[in-house]
Amino acid sequence: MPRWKPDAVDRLQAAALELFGEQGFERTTVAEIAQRAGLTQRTFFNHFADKREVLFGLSSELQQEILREIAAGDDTLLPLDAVVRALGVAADRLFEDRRAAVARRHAVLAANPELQERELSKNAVLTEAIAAALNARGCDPETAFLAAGAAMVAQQVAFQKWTLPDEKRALRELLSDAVNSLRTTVSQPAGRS
Amino acid sequence: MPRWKPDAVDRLQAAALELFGEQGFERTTVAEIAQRAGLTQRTFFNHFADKREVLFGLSSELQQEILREIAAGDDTLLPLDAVVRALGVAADRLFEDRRAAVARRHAVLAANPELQERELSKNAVLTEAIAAALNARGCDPETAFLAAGAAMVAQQVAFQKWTLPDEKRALRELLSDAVNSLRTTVSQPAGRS
DNA sequence: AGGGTGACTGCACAAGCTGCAATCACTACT
DNA sequence: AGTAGTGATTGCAGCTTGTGCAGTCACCCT
Repeated sequence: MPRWKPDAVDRLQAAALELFGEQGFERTTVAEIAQRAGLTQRTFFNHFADKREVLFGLSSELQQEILREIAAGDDTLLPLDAVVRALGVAADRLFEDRRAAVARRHAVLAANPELQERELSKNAVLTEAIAAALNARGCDPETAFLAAGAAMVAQQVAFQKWTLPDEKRALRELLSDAVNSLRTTVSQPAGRS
Repeated sequence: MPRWKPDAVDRLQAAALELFGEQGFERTTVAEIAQRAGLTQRTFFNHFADKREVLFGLSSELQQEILREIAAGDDTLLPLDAVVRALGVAADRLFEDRRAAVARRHAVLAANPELQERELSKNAVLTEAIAAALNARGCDPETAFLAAGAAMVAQQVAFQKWTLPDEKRALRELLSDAVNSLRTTVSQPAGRS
């Protein structure tokens, strides 16, 4: 008989998502989460740097996937297209078949500004990492950051639509649409100075 | 003789900026800030929702300025141009003649992830507000958000250059350059499918 | 059998943050 | 002048987050 039940991290993440959903992030204490997971507060902080981090277990995996796809992409792609392709592949692999779970997490995030702050922070780190990956493919740093940032803006639009209740299209398609809209919005129409 | 010295908020902001610069954000306690300002911790929290907020006094003013300029802009401008013009005007009015103060604050922010998180949050709120202002001018919501987001990405690039030690150009010019680069980066070159 | 590893725990404590009640100069009204 | 109300500030008690440190003990390796 093992000394401890396995998968402590998973249990903490599951307990946190449940409790945040039931009573909200602020009204849930770390001690409560740990108790529901059959652990102690101290153990929670052994696994997560702070209370919010428990909701961001996937983001590291997501980032790795995206960076790998950028590095693996066709060399002839424009920087923006390279990022968009990578985001699409990552979305297919990590999001498309877990719509319900992603939606639950999204609902919790949407209800709490502190959690949104953390999400923005993760996105900013990801944007910088994408820019660095483009740079490694020969893109100059400024263009790399602009392409990364533009792709992330389109991604936000696409994700927001993807979470609407009756949306059936794949995130990848929505992203493609959003990028097309962005191209239209940003481009200078001919005939103006 | 008045019961309290005036300008409690200003004194707290000044004391905080000094202390954060001297010993860093994390190693400065709220009690210390309040003490240097001749007040108490409790009073600090009467004026600021949390410890970080003391560094973001200008952001509300900045946002108002930007939104006003968007609303006041020429109706024939493209959405992106309307935002860029407004950001340029706001930069001229609020940043250009306080380079030193802005740089000190920027140095403090750059040294601390928690503060950067808050800054990202402010930028996200600003982006949404800009999108709403564009929407009020007749722009559809998706285009509005894309234009707002694109402008903010360009703004980030421009601001980053503006804070380099030997940069002499105005933020407005750097922003204009960044937007041009963004247009190039995002646009589909002719002759590709 | 014995020693090392590593996940988990308990305890003490700093610091952020909040609710509540109290103080008291200033202001306005009578 | 007297009276009442306003509002910035304060003290205090308390909860929660987060950390440092030392201890336990099943498991693994030799």
